[in-house]
Formats: sequence, C-alpha cells, structure tokens
Amino acid sequence: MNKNNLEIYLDADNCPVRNVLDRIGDKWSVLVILLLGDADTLRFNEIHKYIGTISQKMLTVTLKKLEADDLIHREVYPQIPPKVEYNLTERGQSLLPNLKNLVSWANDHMMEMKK
Amino acid sequence: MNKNNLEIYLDADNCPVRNVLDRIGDKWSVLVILLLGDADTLRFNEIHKYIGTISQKMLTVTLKKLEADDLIHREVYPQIPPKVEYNLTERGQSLLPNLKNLVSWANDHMMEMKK
DNA sequence: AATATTAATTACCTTAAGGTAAGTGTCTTA
DNA sequence: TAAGACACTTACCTTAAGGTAATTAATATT
Repeated sequence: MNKNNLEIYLDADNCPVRNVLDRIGDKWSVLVILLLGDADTLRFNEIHKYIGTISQKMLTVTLKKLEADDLIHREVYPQIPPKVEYNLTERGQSLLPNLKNLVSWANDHMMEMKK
Repeated sequence: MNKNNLEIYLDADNCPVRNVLDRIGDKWSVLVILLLGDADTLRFNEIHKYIGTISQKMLTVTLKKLEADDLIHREVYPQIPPKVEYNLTERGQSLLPNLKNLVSWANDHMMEMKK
C-alpha cells in the first residue's frame, strides 16, 4: 500500500477530497461550472432559465460560493434593471476538464446502474 | 454555445452530473474508493481505523451504497468472529483515475483558497 | 398610475445527512 | 465467568441543505 497517497487522502484537516467536495459537492455547483464552461458568459436569469429547476435563492447562494472560491467571476453593470454577468475564472477553467471527464465516465456507466 | 453538451448537462431526470454526485458526492464515498484504490483489499475495521473520523454507522451505510452501485465488492468469510473484505470492482477501478485527477487538481489549487 | 424587469434577500419550513451511544450474535481467550 | 473481537444494527437527536413565497430598489414601459 502506498503510504504517500494514504497520507494525502486521510490527513483529516487538510484532505483534498474533503476540500474539493465541500466546495463543489453540493447540488448545483458542478452544473453551473459546466454551464459556464460551455456558454462562456451568462447572466443570472440565463443560468436560471437553463437549469430550470434551481430556485433563485439557491442560484445566488451557489454563485456566491463559487465566486468566493475564485472559480467564477462576477461582473456587475451599474444599470437599471441590474445586469450581472458570470464567467469562469482561470481556476474555474482549470477544473473544467476534470469535471468533463467525470461526466463522460458517468455517461459510460450510469445507465447500467439501477435506480 | 454547444447545444449537445447543454442538453447532456441539463436533462433534468437523466443528468450525469446529478447521477454521479448523488452517488459519490456524500461525505465518505470518494475517500473509501481512493483508499481501496491504494490498498487493494481492506477489512471493515481497517477502513474504519484508516479514516479514523468516520463512525461505524456511516461506514456501513457508505459501503452498502457503494456495493449497491457495483463500485466495490464485498466478500464475506463465514467464520467467527466475522471477516468481511472489500475491494474495488472493475467499475470502481474505472472511476479511480477521475477521482485521482480531482485530487491532484485539489492539491494544486486548494491551498490558495481561503477557508 | 400601474406594471414589468433584474438580481437579489429574507423568513419560514421540510427533509435528509450524519453523529452518538448502545445493543446484537457467536465464538475465543484470560 | 467475564471480557473481547468483529461487523454490523437500531434508536435517537442535531444540523445543514435546500425549497417556497414574498419583498426589494430603481427605472422603463404602457
């Protein structure tokens, strides 16, 4: 057994698995990142309409968390009615391939898993 | 914007992102998979000791879910006291690289993120 | 005047995740 | 005879995630 890997996974306070899942393991974060990865730039209501089933509250909460982690950038246009645009940061872009790999793994294997 | 990808991500009832996160997006699943990926075969109490902070209850719940999704295999030895060994299935093995990529992304980026 | 628009915010509620602590069965060992 | 090992199971409780619905500010449109 590889002690190095074990130490990395299990170092309780500094566990990368925990850190990453605590941030994007919620119901909506990954979806928003993938969406912005494809769409480049989207306004609040555009994301809201695309996802369809997300509540306004959870969309703002999700966007704020992603912004706090520097995964998305938020650009406010000082006009009325308000206009706010979102797009991925460099860090968000760097996460994208990992998520897309997960998606394609899911497409390959999820069908066979019974509900 | 790529309509194909969007349709894949957003198809509410059949969304691969949701499917995969619903199954391994919980607090312990990924950790257990990574552990079994390194250790090959582990008994219940070995996993319990390695992770340290997981409760017995959550370990059994986690293992049962992973087994139901055919991500880990459970081998019972009919002896007393009981002996049960766990290891990754082929499907679990196929997920492993994706998770390791996520871990290494986390190692590269999580330090910079403030708590 | 009244209504629509946009991106939130707030109060309230429900559900689910996960923790603690105790108990189970069967055998072995001190 | 009592305790220990092992892999759970059960009852109970707390916390957090996420949902609904109403409200906001400032302006343009009808």
